[in-house]
Amino acid sequence: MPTPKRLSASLEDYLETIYHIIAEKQVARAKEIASALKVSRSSVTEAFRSLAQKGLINYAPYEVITLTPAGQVMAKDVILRHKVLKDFFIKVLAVGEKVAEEGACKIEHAAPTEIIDRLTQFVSFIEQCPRGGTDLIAGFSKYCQTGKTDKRCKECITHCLEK
Amino acid sequence: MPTPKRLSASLEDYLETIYHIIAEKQVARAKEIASALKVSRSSVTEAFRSLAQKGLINYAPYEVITLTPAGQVMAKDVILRHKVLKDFFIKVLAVGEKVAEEGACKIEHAAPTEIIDRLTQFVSFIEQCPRGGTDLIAGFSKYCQTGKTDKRCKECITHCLEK
DNA sequence: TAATACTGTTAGCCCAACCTAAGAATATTC
DNA sequence: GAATATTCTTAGGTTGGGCTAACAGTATTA
Repeated sequence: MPTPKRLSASLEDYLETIYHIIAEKQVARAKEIASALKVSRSSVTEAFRSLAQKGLINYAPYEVITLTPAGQVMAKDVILRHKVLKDFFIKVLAVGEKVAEEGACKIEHAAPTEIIDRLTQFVSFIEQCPRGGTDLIAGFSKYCQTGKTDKRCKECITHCLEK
Repeated sequence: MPTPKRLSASLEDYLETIYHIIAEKQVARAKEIASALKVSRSSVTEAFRSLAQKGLINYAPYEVITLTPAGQVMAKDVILRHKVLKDFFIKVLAVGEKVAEEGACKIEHAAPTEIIDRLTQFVSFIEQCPRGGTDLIAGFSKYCQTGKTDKRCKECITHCLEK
C-alpha cells in the first residue's frame, strides 16, 4: 500500500519542493522554499508546523528541516505523479514543455492513483508497441495540424511492417 | 476567446450542477444543489451570492435562479472539460466508469485548456486512425494485464492491413 | 384562512492558507 | 565580542469555503 490518504494541494507542493531542494543542496531553508513557491516566509513556517505535526518532516524552530521516512514516501509519490503526467503530456499529447510542466503541477494533486497508474502503463505501451511508438505520435501531431489521418496512416502501416 | 479566467473549483462545481439540474428539471432549487454537492443549504446560498456577484447567475433571495449568458458559457466549458477527461479515461485508458467520473470531477478544475484541447484531438485521433482504434485500445488492456505486447501486436498489424 | 411543513437566509463560528509587520534567533563581519 | 545583517517566527488580519442553529419566507392542506 504505497499511497495512503492525500495531503492538500498546498502541502503536497511544500513537500515536493522540500524534497527537490534537499536533493539539490543537501539542506532546505525556509527562504528558498518561500521563493520557489512564491509565498512569504511566514507561510512556510506554518506549513512546516503542519507537516511536522503530520509526521512528514522533522522540524524544530530555527533548525534545519529534514524529511521523515513517511515524508519521503509521500514526496516521492507526488513527484512520481508529476513526472507521469508531464511525460504523458510531452510524449503523447506533444504539448510544449512549459504547458506540460504547468499542467502537471496542477493536475498532480487531483489525479486519482488509478488514473496515474493507467497513464504510466499507457505511455510505456505506446512507446513499446510497434503500432504505437514515434510514428503514432508523429501521426498525431500531423492530425492536430491538419485534422486528417488517411493518407499518412497507410504509409504508417507499411512502414510498421518493415520493422 | 471562449474561456476567460477560471473560477475556483468549488464555484465551478456549483455552476456545473446548476446547469445540469436546470437542463433536467427546468429550474434549480438550493435544496437539490445542496444534496448533489453534499453541502449544506446555507453554503449554497453563499455560493449563489458569489456567482451572482460575478454575473454568472441571476439571483434574488427566495427566487428561482437562472444562468446568465456568461454563466452558461462558463458552465458549458466546465462540462466540456469534464466530458473530455472522462471520455479519455474510459475510451483510451479503459478505466472503470466510476473512477473515470471521479477523476474527471477533480481534474476538470485543474487541467489547462491547452491540455484539454489536445486530449480532445487525441481521443478522436485514436478512434479514427486505423493504427489506433479499438484494436489499439484492446491491445492496451491486454498490456495492462500481462505487461507485454509482442505477439499480439504482430497480429494487430496484419489485421490492420485487411481493412 | 390559519396551522403546519418545507425551503431559503442569516448569524455566528471553524479551518486552511495566505499576508504584513514586528520581534527573536542566528550568522557575519569589523 | 559587539554591531549589523540575515533568516525565522510570532502576532494578528484577510479570504474562501464550509458548518449549525435559529429565523423568515413560501407552500400546502386541513
